[in-house]
Amino acid sequence: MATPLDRPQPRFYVNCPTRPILDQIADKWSMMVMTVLEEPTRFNEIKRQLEGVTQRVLTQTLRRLERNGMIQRRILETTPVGVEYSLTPLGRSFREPFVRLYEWTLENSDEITRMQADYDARSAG
Amino acid sequence: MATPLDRPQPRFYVNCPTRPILDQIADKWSMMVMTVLEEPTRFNEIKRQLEGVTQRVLTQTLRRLERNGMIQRRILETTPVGVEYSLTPLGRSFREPFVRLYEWTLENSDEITRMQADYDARSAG
DNA sequence: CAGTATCCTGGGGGATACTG
DNA sequence: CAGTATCCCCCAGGATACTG
Repeated sequence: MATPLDRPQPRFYVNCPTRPILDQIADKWSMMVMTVLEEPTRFNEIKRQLEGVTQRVLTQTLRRLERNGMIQRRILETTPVGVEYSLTPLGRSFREPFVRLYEWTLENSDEITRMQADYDARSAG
Repeated sequence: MATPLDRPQPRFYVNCPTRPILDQIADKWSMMVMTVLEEPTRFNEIKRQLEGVTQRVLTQTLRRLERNGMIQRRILETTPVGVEYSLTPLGRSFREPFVRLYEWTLENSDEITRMQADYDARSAG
């Protein structure tokens, strides 16, 4: 037999479909954008909420999220022109499990920091 | 006023505590390791499940997860020596919201791929 | 088996300047 | 306001070889 039962195939092989997707929508900046976009928000307002991001990187992140169907881009007929970003239904459904992960991290950040200190102390010996 | 109510502080400022943590435990390979480690597993078995990972990167990933309290490392008294990795209670509690995110991605990967194609077609115009 | 040790490369992302 | 356009740097992670 080529693939006997007692020798299971890799579960997370190179072409696992989740990998390229999560690379695109769950990276550092995308996470923050998705969390901020609870309601429609303009470019510079997002930028302000994500203190530390550059225009270039924010633009890239927004394009990527738009391409993956997570957010919508809408041009406002103001002067000067404005652009508003908002979650799509798909993005909203993604946001649920996503925010749960975020909140878990927030709740457990102290505990994790403690574990890191313990580990480093042990390593230092 | 330094911080008036109509000009809220950034919610995801540079030192947001979740950022360095998620960088360490929710990156590409960590995600896969956490998903594989439903039960205690030995080094090379993990490596087989994650086809594509190099020894070096897997070792780094395991060390990082251990340092952050997600997994435990246990040496087996076999010949030659074996090492078994397993989730800690903290890691197990992380795994829950985490796997939900993974499953969402699996369920929606086709839809997302479609959105990407649509976007690219529009862009090509 | 479960790791180190080296070397190397791509691209994510920061800094900065310019524009419709 | 909401972006491009350049330049540059760092390091995650791949390839490969060696080992207690």
